[in-house]
Amino acid sequence: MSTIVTKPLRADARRNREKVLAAASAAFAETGLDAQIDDIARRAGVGVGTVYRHFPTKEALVAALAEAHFERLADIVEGSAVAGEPWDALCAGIWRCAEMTAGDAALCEVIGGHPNAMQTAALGELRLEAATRRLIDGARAQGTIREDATVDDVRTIMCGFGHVAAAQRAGGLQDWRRYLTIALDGLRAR
Amino acid sequence: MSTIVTKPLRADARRNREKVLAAASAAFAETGLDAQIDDIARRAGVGVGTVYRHFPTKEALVAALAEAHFERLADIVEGSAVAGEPWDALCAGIWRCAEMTAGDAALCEVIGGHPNAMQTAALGELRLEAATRRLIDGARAQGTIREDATVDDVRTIMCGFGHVAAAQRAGGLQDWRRYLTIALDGLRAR
DNA sequence: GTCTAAGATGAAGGACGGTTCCGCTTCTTG
DNA sequence: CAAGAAGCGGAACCGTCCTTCATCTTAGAC
Repeated sequence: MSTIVTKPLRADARRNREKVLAAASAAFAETGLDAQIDDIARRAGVGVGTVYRHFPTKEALVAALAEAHFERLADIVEGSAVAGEPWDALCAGIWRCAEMTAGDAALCEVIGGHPNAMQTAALGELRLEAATRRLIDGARAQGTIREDATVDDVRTIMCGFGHVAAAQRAGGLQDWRRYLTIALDGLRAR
Repeated sequence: MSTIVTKPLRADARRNREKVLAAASAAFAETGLDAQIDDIARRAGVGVGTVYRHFPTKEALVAALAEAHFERLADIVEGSAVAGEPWDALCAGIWRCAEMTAGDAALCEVIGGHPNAMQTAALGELRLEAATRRLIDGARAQGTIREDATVDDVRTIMCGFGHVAAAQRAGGLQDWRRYLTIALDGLRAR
């Protein structure tokens, strides 16, 4: 584990970095992954160059936001694991993750784009996966989940969720709830 | 219903049209919706201008191929309706449609992009929907499908399917089968 | 065989959007 | 309060594609 020593940012730079992140978050949430850097810069009240000073690439900007989101999701799933039956905890965790994601077009797309392997195996995602696996194993031990269920199943379901949610955002629909209801019923033990 | 009288194409034009459709089908299947017109023209052994003579727009070309595909899907579902229990017929139809679609990147994307309303309410799609509705109603009458199931549910499931299949094509996975297994189990009556 | 309208061609046009870069501004340190 | 390093701005650059169009070719009618 290598520790990278970064000298602290100048005060204005730190401020701008936050403004960029906030603006990017808003723009991506509204417009999805193809929000434009120029627009993000404008919202942040900053030049494009400044955006690129903090994030070398559009992709890096997305990755930063995505990683922050995955941390939050991991917190949720780890948190829901503390109480109750594993199956209920799994469902509750998934529902809350979905709820937190559905409002953000870009995050829906990111989750939708993660069917099996994560491109950037970031910490939040690893925690999320580990917590999910624990709940699945627990539920299997109790026979409340289909006995062949795996983390990949949940990932696949969430991949579908992300896309359905993203596609429906365009039409103003909220039917991703219906999608999740059905998919989770399919995951439950018979 | 207006009948558009089109004078027959010149022999070479008809031939080129077929070549373009075949090349487009191949290119889209491999590369997905962002296959390039230039590439399609090259595969067809034809100039770009010729592609545009037959299809005013890339979108029109995609629409033509998609419509042909939906006709085939409608045939399948209507065909599977003739024999057996409605629920089994529905599943068989869906599986066969999925099988026919999964191999084609662009068609996966098209299906994935159709969560609720169809942009171009084409004939094939209407037939497909009608046939699906009949099977759902039949299954509901027998109590073999969840009693609140609708055509929209199937559309949503297939939307998710298209995306999962498209996303996995990139990674060489075939896990869309797993997705469908779970989703259809979720649709079945308990 | 001629003629003409339909068709073919592919280089150029144009829109779009990420990224670069250099002159200018501002923070921070001593 | 310098001085210099760090940061900023945004016009310009560049690559990517879809689409157009002026020019050339050819099928098919007479």
